[in-house]
Amino acid sequence: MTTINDVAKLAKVSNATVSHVINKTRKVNPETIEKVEWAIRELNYQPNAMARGLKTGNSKLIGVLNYYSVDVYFAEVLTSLEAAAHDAGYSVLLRHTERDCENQGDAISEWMNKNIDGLIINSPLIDDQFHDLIEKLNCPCVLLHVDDPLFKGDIIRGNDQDITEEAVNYLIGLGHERVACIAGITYDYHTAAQRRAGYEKALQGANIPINNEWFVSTEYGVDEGYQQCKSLMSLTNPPTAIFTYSDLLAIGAMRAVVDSGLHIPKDVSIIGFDDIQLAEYCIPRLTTIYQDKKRIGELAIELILKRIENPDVPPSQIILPMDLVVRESSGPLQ
Amino acid sequence: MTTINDVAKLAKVSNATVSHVINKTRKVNPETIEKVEWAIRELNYQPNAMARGLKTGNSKLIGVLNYYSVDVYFAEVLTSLEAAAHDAGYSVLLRHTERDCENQGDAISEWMNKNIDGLIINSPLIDDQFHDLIEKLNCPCVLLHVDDPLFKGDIIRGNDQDITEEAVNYLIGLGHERVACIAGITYDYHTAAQRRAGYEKALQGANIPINNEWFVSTEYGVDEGYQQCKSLMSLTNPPTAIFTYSDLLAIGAMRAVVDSGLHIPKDVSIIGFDDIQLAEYCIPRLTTIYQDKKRIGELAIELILKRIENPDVPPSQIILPMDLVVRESSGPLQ
DNA sequence: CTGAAAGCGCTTACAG
DNA sequence: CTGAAAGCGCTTACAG
Repeated sequence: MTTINDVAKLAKVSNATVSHVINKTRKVNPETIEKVEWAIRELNYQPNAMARGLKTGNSKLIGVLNYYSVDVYFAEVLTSLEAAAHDAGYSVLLRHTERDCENQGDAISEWMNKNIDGLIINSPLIDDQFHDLIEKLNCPCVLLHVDDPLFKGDIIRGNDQDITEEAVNYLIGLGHERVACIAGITYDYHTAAQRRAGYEKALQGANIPINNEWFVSTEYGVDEGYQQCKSLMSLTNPPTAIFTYSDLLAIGAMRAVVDSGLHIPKDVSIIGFDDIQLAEYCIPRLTTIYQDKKRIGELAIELILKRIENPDVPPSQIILPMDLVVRESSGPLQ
Repeated sequence: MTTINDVAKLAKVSNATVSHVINKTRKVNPETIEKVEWAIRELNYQPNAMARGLKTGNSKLIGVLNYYSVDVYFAEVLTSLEAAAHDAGYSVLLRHTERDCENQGDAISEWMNKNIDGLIINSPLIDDQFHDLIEKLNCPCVLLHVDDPLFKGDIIRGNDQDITEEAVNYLIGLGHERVACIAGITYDYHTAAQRRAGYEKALQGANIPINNEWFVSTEYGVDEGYQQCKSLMSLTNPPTAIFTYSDLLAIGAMRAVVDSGLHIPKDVSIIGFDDIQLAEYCIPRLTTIYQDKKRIGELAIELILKRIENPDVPPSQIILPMDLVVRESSGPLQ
């Protein structure tokens, strides 16, 4: 391995000068710069990130925690996030918690001694232990889709209540009165909790009594959507429309409707959440809620960088707009 | 930040002893061990990974490159890979190349000065520059789904030719003679290249002449599958069955068949590749090729660890079995 | 404009 | 069984 000292020797300068040339951290004679740059090329020198990190205290590592790997929704967030991180000179450490609190704790602890410079979390697993860990971790942290009053970092989320109300109102406008909801498990603080409020508000606004049989809660996943919808379809009084908390839940639900011998949207309307790429190609095409995944990824890095620069910036909550995208899986009551 | 010296001071021993207690790297008096462990707990001490890394030369970081983020196939590989890495004390750095050679090179260079201990690559982007980079990187490297004679590390792949031949034979057995293929872009060495051979071998074996109009090549993605299938359907002599190189391509293709006013599998049979979780929930359920994604992730880490331990182990090629999973998207010619 | 030297927090021969 | 000390490869006051 070639070190900064090899470069210094070859360029006949001190390693301090080499360091300053590389980091542009003080004025250096143009000729000296040239000599150093030549030596760097000659030796194909790459600074050692661990040595630099040890000295400066910055690892140039950003940790990303994601709740559930199969949910493609986050893949699109990750893409823009990675690009933004790379542009700023950071690498990203990824861990899927796979719905497991312990995995999440393990990952944060592991990253703590890796001295990560920032942490981005897309996971509803927020408990007391979590707050402790984040406190100890003591680095900029961005939470996605969460509205936690105890959290001292930055938050990016949407107005889940309003958009859900809008979506359910849209169903009611189509003539549906038997509107069910397949909810993802709703943890404290997670904005998914707001969706229930939006769902109920829409029904109440239309003077439709709330039927608890029609509100079911489950993990986010295709199979879970399938199972829950199967149960809904076998009720003596099944719903004619279903609002779900994710596109995966919706895709599973669509499959269950078809397996029950019914048609979408003639017999049952279905709405998803997130607008993953596949939504447009489903059969039938899925009506869903659009989220700006690219923007979420960019913003997350932006917020981390801002807080690295100035840790005392007051915490910000950024609320991103969402949109109801009407496709083929929803239609008038027949 | 609390350091090893703080612990040593509190436990009234040398930092060498603390280090040895932590790493179990020499015999220490049980009472001393207890004192040290007490001090560690007391101060809530975590060893600094960068300092350790600088000294030992091991970063405990494994880089993972993935070609295309939206392809859920890899999410399942990643999950088991992350768990295995974590169990062995490693963290994973992830970068999606998003089909871009430059991104791939950037990531490898970035990780080079991070001193990654291993690299796992799921990407067909293999050129001369790639071989140079890997050479320079000089750490254990595992390639997925590639069969590159120039590569000196370990390879995990399937027998893509045989399984493709089997799948196409299955279509022929159903009475199809007009069998098309929507191929993912086929890079040198990538096992996708073997699929073409399998496709052609099956046709030749049944004395079906090969029609070049029916073999189209495109990027791996839903939209690409859609576009290519649309074109196939508008040929004067359209195929009655389509073998595709990924489930995403197949899902796009199914959508295109339906949009052309045709039915699956009555008018057109479709086969995917990978068996992503969604395949079972598609409408109709997708016939596809199963790959053991969990095993791939575990094996990749296993191979890296083995090579870290002994870099001189001769390169291994592991060939994992695959299976044709027949569901609803394929059926007899009508 | 440049260099000598201390030090970041560990590990690991070396010595006893 | 334990400790004193060197050193991993950088950065950064300090001095000139």
